[in-house]
Amino acid sequence: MSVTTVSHALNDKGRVDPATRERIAEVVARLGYRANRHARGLRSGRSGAVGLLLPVSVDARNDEVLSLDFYLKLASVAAATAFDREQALLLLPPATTKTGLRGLAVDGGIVVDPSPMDPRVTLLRDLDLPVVTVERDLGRPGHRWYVATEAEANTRQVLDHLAERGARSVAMLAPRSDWGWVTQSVAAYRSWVAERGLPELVVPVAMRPGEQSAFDATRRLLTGGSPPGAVFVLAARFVRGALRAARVAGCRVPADVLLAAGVDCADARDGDPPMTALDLHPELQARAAVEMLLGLLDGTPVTAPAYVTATLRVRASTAAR
Amino acid sequence: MSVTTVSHALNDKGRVDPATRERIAEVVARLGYRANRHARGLRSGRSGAVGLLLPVSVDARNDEVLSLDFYLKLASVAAATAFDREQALLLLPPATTKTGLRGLAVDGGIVVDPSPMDPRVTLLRDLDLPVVTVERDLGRPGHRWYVATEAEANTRQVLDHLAERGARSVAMLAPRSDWGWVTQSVAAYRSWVAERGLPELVVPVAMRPGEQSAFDATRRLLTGGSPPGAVFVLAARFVRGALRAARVAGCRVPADVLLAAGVDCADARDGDPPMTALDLHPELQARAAVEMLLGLLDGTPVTAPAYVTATLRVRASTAAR
DNA sequence: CTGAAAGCGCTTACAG
DNA sequence: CTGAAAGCGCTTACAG
Repeated sequence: MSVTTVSHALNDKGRVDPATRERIAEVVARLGYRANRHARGLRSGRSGAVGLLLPVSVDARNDEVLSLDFYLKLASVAAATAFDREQALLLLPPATTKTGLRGLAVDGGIVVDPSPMDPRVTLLRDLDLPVVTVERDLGRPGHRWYVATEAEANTRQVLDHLAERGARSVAMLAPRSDWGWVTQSVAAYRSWVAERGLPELVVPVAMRPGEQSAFDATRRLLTGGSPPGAVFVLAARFVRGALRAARVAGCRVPADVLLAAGVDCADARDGDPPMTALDLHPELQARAAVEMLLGLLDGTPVTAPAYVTATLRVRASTAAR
Repeated sequence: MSVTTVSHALNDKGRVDPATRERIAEVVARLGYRANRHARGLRSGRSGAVGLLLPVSVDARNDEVLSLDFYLKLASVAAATAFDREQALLLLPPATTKTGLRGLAVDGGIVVDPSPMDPRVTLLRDLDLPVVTVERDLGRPGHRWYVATEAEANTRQVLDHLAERGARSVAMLAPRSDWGWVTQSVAAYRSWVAERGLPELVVPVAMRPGEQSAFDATRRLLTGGSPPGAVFVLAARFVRGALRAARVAGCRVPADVLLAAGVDCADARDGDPPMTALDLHPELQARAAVEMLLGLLDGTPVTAPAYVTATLRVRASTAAR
């Protein structure tokens, strides 16, 4: 048996007699053999590694719209998925440079929560590396390699739920952010209220400092002339501030006002009261993104874009009155 | 000029004429040349990659004693530090297997928050890979390659601060966990109260569900016969529950009870009121750990263990009365 | 201080 | 279906 045959058997290339293939598999399993990653990479030009670029800066206070839970889960599951496919997942710092990235020899990259024309996407593209984004890059309408949550359907699901639980009017706390997910959720809210002839109450909230901004915004809403029956806080960062504002304003949740969040997180789960929220399923997004990227690299047909349906976690903050 | 000379110049090996070296550096910079990672790895046996093993499981609810902030920051800075040294940082899933890890060809690993005789350490050791832990593995007293926070000094700093702000007695909410950091903090608390003849009030709290357990424990403390003047909550997970319990028990913070946390986190920063907490400096721990590991790999002398001094962030929850 | 040559462990045309 | 041989791009003894 030649090395060629073994190589072919291991990589599903060429034609190998099924009996030979089986014998090889048996020996490989017994020895725990793994092809040397560098020899393979050197010859094939493929590294067997993909890069992950989170939108999290190194600063203590960062801008994230989604929650830390979300990113940590996303990263963990992305690593596990890659690992299962014998690929390495490299964590790439925000300050990744072209030369540096070239030195790291990744086969492709996953960019999480791109801004329009995100420079991280450009960086990978310049190196001719395939890119999958988690959420859409609105500055690149032609780029269809992304996995996203169904922002419009999600928003409608929350709003319908709030309406069903008796809210007449619903205000939305929207982060000042140009991420696609935010833009689309706000648009969905606008059409939903328009369809019902309800007042449009979008409050743009600064991400930094998110807690205080959300507190101020919510308090203003609840102590104003005609307080809304429900507040939909889009960013995970706003959950705590909104709950605190209701408390301070003397509004009981859910008796006086319903509260729901656009991203599930520990703040929502363990809130006082626990807050209804959309579970965006970072684990499914991570898996879909890694699989899309590996498909792109293998040349296997993949459906893109891929959408992950969120699940509404109904909690005490929107309990039936 | 031969390839040998260039290789020597690039890797600081052998003797190269300074003028030649400079000429090489100039050309390398101009061309943005980077040695092919696989060719180098194949020949040298070094991968130029280190693995990071966080204590975060893939489950939605995980056991972490420290905060998500802490781990995400740690991971980000570890990646950035590795990147600056032209090394890749691989995120390794909790379910990493020996064969799988061998296939990934890392040069060493960083294990965060090991349990005594942590299996992740064993895994790397079995592959003859150097290991650095963040916090100590109490089951391996001989292993000195770790970076840790000064648990005893930190605990005393918090307790002294609470005493200085007028607390007569201090209770400690300690997670039921076998991590070294927890064990040492509890021991430091014990000797601190013993030295002062104060009552020892260690309340073991389950990590899961952390918020509720901490709430229950704090409430019991505050509504019991002789409520303590201060509560020191060691785990980040307990911050929210403790604040809520004080609220529910009708205890004003800091007027009726002082509150401080052992790990700084968003819950403490944005709490109601903001809670005094120890900033464990994940960024410094990450940098120290990566540098220790790379030093180990290079054979350069490194001081080990390395200690990172925490900073007490004094906030409203312990304001002078 | 410099250079010619071997070889790391694979994959891949290519010939049989 | 199988095998002998080349070669991926470096680093490293070794000779000069």
